[in-house]
Amino acid sequence: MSQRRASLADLARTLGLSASTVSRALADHKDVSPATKARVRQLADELGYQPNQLAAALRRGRTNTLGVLVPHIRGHFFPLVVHGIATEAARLGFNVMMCQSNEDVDQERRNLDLLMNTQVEGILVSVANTTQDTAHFEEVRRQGVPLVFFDRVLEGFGNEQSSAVSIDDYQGAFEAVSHLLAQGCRRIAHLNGPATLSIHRHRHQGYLDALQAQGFTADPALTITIDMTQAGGAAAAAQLLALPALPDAVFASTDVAAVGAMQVLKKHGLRVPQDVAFVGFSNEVFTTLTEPALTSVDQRGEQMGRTAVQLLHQLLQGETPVPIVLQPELLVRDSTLRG
Amino acid sequence: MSQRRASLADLARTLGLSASTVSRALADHKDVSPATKARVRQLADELGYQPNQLAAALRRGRTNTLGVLVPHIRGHFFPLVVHGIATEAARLGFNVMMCQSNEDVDQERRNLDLLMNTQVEGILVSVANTTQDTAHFEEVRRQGVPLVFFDRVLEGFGNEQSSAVSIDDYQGAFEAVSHLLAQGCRRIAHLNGPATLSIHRHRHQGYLDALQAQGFTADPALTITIDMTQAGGAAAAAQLLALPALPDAVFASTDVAAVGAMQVLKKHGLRVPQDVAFVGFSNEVFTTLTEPALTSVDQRGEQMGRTAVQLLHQLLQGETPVPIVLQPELLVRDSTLRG
DNA sequence: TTGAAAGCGCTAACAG
DNA sequence: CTGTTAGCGCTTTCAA
Repeated sequence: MSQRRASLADLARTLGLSASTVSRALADHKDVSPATKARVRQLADELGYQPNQLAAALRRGRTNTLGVLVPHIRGHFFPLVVHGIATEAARLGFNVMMCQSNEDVDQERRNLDLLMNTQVEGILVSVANTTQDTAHFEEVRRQGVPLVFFDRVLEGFGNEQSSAVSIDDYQGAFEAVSHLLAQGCRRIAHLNGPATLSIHRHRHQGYLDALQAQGFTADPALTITIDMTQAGGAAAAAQLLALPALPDAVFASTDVAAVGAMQVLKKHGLRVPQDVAFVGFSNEVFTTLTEPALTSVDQRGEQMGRTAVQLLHQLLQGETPVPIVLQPELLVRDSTLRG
Repeated sequence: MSQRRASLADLARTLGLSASTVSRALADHKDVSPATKARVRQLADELGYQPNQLAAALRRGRTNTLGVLVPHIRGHFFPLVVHGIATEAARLGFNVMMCQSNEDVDQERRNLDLLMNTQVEGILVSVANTTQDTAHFEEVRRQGVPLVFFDRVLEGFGNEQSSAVSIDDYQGAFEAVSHLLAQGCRRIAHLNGPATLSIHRHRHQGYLDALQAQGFTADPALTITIDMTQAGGAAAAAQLLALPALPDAVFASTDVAAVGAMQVLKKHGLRVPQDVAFVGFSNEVFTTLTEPALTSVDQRGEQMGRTAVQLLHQLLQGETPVPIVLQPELLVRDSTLRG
């Protein structure tokens, strides 16, 4: 049992070659004779030789590794994005080092430091929702490490060493509400999230503008700001039930809030979608499992991940790509189909 | 704008010190005068000095990094496990490098190579469900890299350089079915997954034994083997409806199959849980969103992740920890509560 | 086509 | 308390 891993020098010694030749042989350098290459490769196979990437990276000044920093990987969306990132990174020959900030600025800062220490060649990040102070991102810029934001973008951070990919929340909301109008709904409520997150501001604006585009004006009583949870949705539903006139549709800024509200209204004898139609946002897995299945807006997580890596790749080649805004996709299901 | 990152040597030069002293100062070594430490730290702060961990690791022979290889990070379970791993690794001062095999043996092999090249100190892996040939795991053993399996364990791979943590599927199923019996159910169906996966064999055995423990014998017509999908569950439900006598409970080996079946039986006018009770497996997020909320077996993903890291940590300290089998937890919800 | 030599940035004896 | 020295394992000129 070999205790220590075989090194390049070991191979060289047993073959009676120099380290440089062995190195070149393994790299398939053209100035090495086929015979030598064959000998080297065979021994390498036999010994299960693994090149020490640490040493190679140190010498070469390039690690071939990208850093990823996400708020978390629970739920539906971020796993999809990470999957997209991993796929595209592998395709381009990059390794990926992943960390989570757990929505915490301190962990975000520490993890950015960690990634830079590890000499990643670039960083892909989705900002924690508690982040106010952005000094740690300035530091990344100062160190000259290319940076791509995805989904949660740091506004006003553009420079020639960074880029961003996000989704058009406004457009997603606009289409969702337009669809409800097309289905004949006229009193459309909006379950809105806290305005501290820009996604919620954008989605609400999409709601307002879609109504206006068709000549309707939003009833302020129908916009309810809640925690984007099942309980929040349920509470909003209770509030709607207390109104003099019930809404005939609900657009919720997340799927889970939509379901929370839908359950309460159903329990009160309202039929979905005949009496009240429902649209959520995010296209969570469970949207096909609810009764009826929930119409929702898909955020194209996987494509976002792939795009983010492509942008970073461009930055690494000295280009300065423009930020990309992906178009979401409305997935119509039974909760809005009034046939 | 500093093009190049500051190095230890740079600090040493501008301070008129030797590299070693600067190194020691930054490591808070006790043999450095407080005054010197202060000077060094201040300059390091000013320059935003980031130690090159590559060089440090190469020199030290330790990377402080653990490798993680999961089949995927979609869905509910693996993200939870990864979260547990990340949390515990951070607590113990390890970095984490994560890869996905996408349930593919080739990617699994390549990723194991990658992790070993990167000189991770140990590897945490959940085996791809297509893996038959296990030569690549033998190679990890041969290179002397400590290995911990989680959830999907490679059977018969035990050695003093590896360990494993899994969940007691048998016990989870046993408790689920015992609970149904306690609720008065007598004709309990089992929606079983393909026997190629050991988890399904174990869950089925738990089902059989729970019945037997109470003096009942399983009706073979009530065990239906399906794809563990919503459609599979729906198909199974159709099959159950064709039986001369309907079941009064369904135990499904996954939540999604349970919901698929539940939807169909509800549509046929059966009441849940009065006419037929339902139990799933995995405690997916949506189990609280179905109507009624679905009783399920929680797999303790986060705890599994934390445990896996602890086992690896023990291996790294030269101990040989015994494999751990976590006990799942039955979460009783409305789909089985017959009041 | 191959080898010798230098060095990536850091740490850890060993001396002073 | 601080400096000198010697590498970690690899790649890459430059020279043969």
